[in-house]
Amino acid sequence: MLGVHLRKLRQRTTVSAEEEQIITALVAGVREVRPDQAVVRAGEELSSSFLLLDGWIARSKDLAGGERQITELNLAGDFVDLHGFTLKRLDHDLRSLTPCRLGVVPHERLRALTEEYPRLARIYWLMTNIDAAIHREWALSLGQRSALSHMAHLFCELCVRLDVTGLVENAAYDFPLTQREVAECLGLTVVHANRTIQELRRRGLIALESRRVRILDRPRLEQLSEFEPHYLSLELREI
Amino acid sequence: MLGVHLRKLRQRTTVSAEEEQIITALVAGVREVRPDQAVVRAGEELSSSFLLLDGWIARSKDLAGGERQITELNLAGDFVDLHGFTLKRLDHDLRSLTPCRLGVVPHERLRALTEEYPRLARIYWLMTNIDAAIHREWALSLGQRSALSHMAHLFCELCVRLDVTGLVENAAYDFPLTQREVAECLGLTVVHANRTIQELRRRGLIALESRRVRILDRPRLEQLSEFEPHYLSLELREI
DNA sequence: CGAAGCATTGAAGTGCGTCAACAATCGTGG
DNA sequence: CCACGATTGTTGACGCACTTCAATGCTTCG
Repeated sequence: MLGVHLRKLRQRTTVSAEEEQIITALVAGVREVRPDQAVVRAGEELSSSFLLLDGWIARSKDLAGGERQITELNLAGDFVDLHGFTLKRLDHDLRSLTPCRLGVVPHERLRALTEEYPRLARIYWLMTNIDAAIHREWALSLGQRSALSHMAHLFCELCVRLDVTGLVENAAYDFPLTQREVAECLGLTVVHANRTIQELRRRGLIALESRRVRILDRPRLEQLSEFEPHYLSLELREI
Repeated sequence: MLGVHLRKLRQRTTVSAEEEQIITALVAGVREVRPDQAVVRAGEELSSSFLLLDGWIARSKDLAGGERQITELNLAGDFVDLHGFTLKRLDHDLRSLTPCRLGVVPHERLRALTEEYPRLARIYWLMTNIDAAIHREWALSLGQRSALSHMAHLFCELCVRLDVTGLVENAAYDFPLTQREVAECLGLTVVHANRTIQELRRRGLIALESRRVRILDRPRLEQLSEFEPHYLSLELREI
């Protein structure tokens, strides 16, 4: 059940068989949600965190006028609100973009983990820090990249992150976002997101249809977006 | 020496006298840097983290063309690269905006902290998660707020964060950034940052001169920017 | 099969960028 | 203490990337 999650961890550091047991025992249950549901709302008091076993989840913040910024996309294997363990309340919403299966991890078990398995605590601390690194790269994109370069960067990032967990086949992967949601990731209007997708298509960089993308020219896509995967911390480390 | 840092922690949770001792013992030395120096560069291998005792530090990422996005401003009391403990290399640069005094905390001591003082480890984990929450609010600003609203939001955020450590007097605080650096925070050009500052002045919301801001009309500034301090996690919690 | 959401297109508008010049301030050395 | 070059702040004219508004066709799914 946690295979995808463990692959994600093992991309960054070693996880022993015993540690794998401990991690597996964190999950107290499974929750299934339909697409387009609020999984957690900003400000709710939390007593457990969710490990995404399958599906896509968007983390977003809204302004009063209804403008929405998606601050991160979470994929299978991601611990979507691990930061809720220390924060106790989230500053943003979690919404399912697809049907999702979520492993429920009570905060009490995470607390016990920090007491008894400090190395695993450090690994999960690392995971929240990688999340923050993704936020910073998104800030760079939002502030400095053009719409075209920003969108290209998003497709590069998702390709690398999905590849870690084996969800890319032949440079193609499922991409369940509507153009509205893409726009909300990039800080654009739907209209301009549409035109930007078409420009990427026109240049022969991607193919996108029926909720699936194929990267047709990865070198040029990476060049256009100045994509550098270092921020994803994909190399092994001692921890 | 760590008074400001401890105030920041105690805004979020209790810190006992014994814990205060442990924290104090984390600091192995002090490093002083002049303004406008690279404190840490992206990609460097790290074996210690810096606790900012005094001064301002900017965390920024650059594109090849020289465009720079400041992803966070760090103030006295902030652990500027605590995330470096697990990441081992930063994805961004740290640059001093003023003369700074930095407490040097060897990663080995942080590792020992996670082994021996899990509650303190959870507190520092919380601190990195608050950092990420600030990143998300900045992403919302970058993607969805107008230049004027975004700038107003920045002044509100800094006022609240500086107030926690007693650095605000009469709604005024030191603000050492040049307009170029302000622009790099907001994802604007210098010219437009300048015009936006003038518009805030013209509306009677702030006074800004000789590297010091005064907030003249806080309610209207907060309204203009839809500032809501929840994301800063300022309330006490069990951890 | 109808309604609702989603994708696409065109035309016109605007917030912010670009370019260029100049003024004010600062830091440094003479 | 003044001179002076460099950095920072300010202003104006003009341009463009992206927005806004509005309409139309295309999917999807009760």
